[in-house]
Amino acid sequence: MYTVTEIPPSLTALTTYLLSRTGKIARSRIGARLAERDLRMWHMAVLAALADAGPGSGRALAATLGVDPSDIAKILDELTVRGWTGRTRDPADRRRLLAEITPAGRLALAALTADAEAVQDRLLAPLSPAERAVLHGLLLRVFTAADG
Amino acid sequence: MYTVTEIPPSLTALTTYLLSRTGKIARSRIGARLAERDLRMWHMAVLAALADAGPGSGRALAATLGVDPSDIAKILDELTVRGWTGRTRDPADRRRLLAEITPAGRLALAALTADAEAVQDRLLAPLSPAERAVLHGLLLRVFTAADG
DNA sequence: CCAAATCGTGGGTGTGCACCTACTAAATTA
DNA sequence: TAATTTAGTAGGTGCACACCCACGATTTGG
Repeated sequence: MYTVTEIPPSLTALTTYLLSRTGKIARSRIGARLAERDLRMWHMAVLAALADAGPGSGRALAATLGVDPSDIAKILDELTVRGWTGRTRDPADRRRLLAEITPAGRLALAALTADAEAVQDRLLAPLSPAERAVLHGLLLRVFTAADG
Repeated sequence: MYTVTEIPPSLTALTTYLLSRTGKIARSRIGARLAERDLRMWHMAVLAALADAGPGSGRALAATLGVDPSDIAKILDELTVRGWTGRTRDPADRRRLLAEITPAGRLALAALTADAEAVQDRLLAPLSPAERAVLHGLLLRVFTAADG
């Protein structure tokens, strides 16, 4: 737990430090919500990727999300057990399994997104809506530029 | 490694997600720098705490930083071996060991801070100085309010 | 002055994460 | 058709992190 009492100013003066700490808080809170449903971050990421970009092979998913292919396989397993994703052989290349999200999967993703937004509302409570938008925009630029 | 190619918009739409991911990137980059010196995040945090708030007992440090006391002991061990901290029995209560930062420790802390600032410059490169200040201010407010 | 609480510390545990290897099935190349 | 390459997957490793317990030394409260 992060019952932080009083942080050394030398550290809070570093944006990188704030980023790292606040990010960890965000991660742990969302993680806790997901854990209540016996899920982890990647389950949500995979669902989102399939919902946004349509069906794709495990290898493609792995490349997109920057995860090891063998780990994607495990995630897809667990999602398929829940009926949230399905796998069909690609008729063009029968080595490939095309993973796709099911209607139930979309429902689940919506629920997870709602969870994340609830966490977000609490975490960003000190900021006005306009400030939240600014924060979002800045983070988006930093994040998208931070590849490699 | 985080060779992220293309992130699902459903995820980047969540500020919490951006926070979590960007934070992780920041953490991993600073972590890599520290690892080059065979250190971890907490070494720097402890040095900063001692530099900012003056000598303190292990228990107090643990409470301040939100870390388990026994872990603080290990960190202080490693810092003391390097000559960056010293431990003296508190004459008032001889159970307590007052840890304090040495001049060499302050030098080391300065070097680590410079490292962190270098990482920060690269990470925040897409933002103007004014935008960086805004980001810092917003994060600081979110972070300080996010206790518990 | 004895019992209870407190401090530092050594050692160990569980968990999540990133990563790697080996193997099978299928396709591609020669 | 034989040899090579690629996809998916099972299983396992190493590591960092948070957490927890037990103990000796010391102080404090009754």
